[in-house]
Amino acid sequence: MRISEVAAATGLSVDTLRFYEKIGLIDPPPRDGAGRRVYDDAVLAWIRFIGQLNATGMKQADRVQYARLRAAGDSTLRARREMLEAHREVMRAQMVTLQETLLLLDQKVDFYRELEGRTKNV
Amino acid sequence: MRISEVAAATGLSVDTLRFYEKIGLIDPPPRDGAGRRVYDDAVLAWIRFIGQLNATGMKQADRVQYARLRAAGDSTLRARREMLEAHREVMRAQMVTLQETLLLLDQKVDFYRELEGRTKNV
DNA sequence: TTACGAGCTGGAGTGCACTCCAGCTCAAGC
DNA sequence: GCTTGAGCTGGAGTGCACTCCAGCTCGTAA
Repeated sequence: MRISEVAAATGLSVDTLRFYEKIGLIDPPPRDGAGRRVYDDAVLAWIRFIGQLNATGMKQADRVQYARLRAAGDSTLRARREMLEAHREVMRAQMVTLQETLLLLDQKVDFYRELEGRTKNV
Repeated sequence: MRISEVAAATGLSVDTLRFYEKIGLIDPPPRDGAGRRVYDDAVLAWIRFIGQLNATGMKQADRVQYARLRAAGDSTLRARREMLEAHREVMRAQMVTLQETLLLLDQKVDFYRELEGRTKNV
């Protein structure tokens, strides 16, 4: 796949893909005769995964760290697992905050509806 | 309360409190004889609330918008309710992403444990 | 064969959300 | 009465995560 195809398939921009490569989040792909990047399909799954880490609040630096471990091979399995476990705990905490805030917003929305009803009748 | 006390009570820095005032997220409090800000206790609940909006991913600009509506009084009840309802939907989507990613991380962690066990036995 | 578009590089620019700084005033304790 | 420290202002600086740009090279279609 060419870079524009990867961009289309992932929703990232071409610039972002090159940027991710520069910071070490994506492995530098091989090039064709004209020096253009040629991506393997497997990159799509990887981009999707780092997208999920991103969407759940993992920082760039940590994603880069994870990518580096991944690139380093089997000796980093334990370290990778520990990173994922740590992130899992962060996510659980986020979930709690979300749930609390959802509840609070439900209350506030109800309260606003009340007041709206009342002011309409004045 | 003085600004340092509000900072201590909320976990925000003094600079951040003044910054929030500058951008309209916190109402400018009255000043004492020496020109120092004097806060009402009620600000603590408000700061806590905007902190929750922040923690659940609401953008600064939207929080400022909400603060402006709030300052404008009862005629904005409907608009405020609608903002909270919109944010509630964003949060529900976040929750789904979190849950999906949690599941995925559980699988990955298990998988890594498997591999670790295996490589240990080689 | 020439025009076009995709891709390349290094580096500058952007937007967000703070964070820090210089240089000032003031109040209170010693 | 002098020092210390908290607070004040306007403005500059920071870190993150992109995003854009100039100026170049290629490969393909007309």
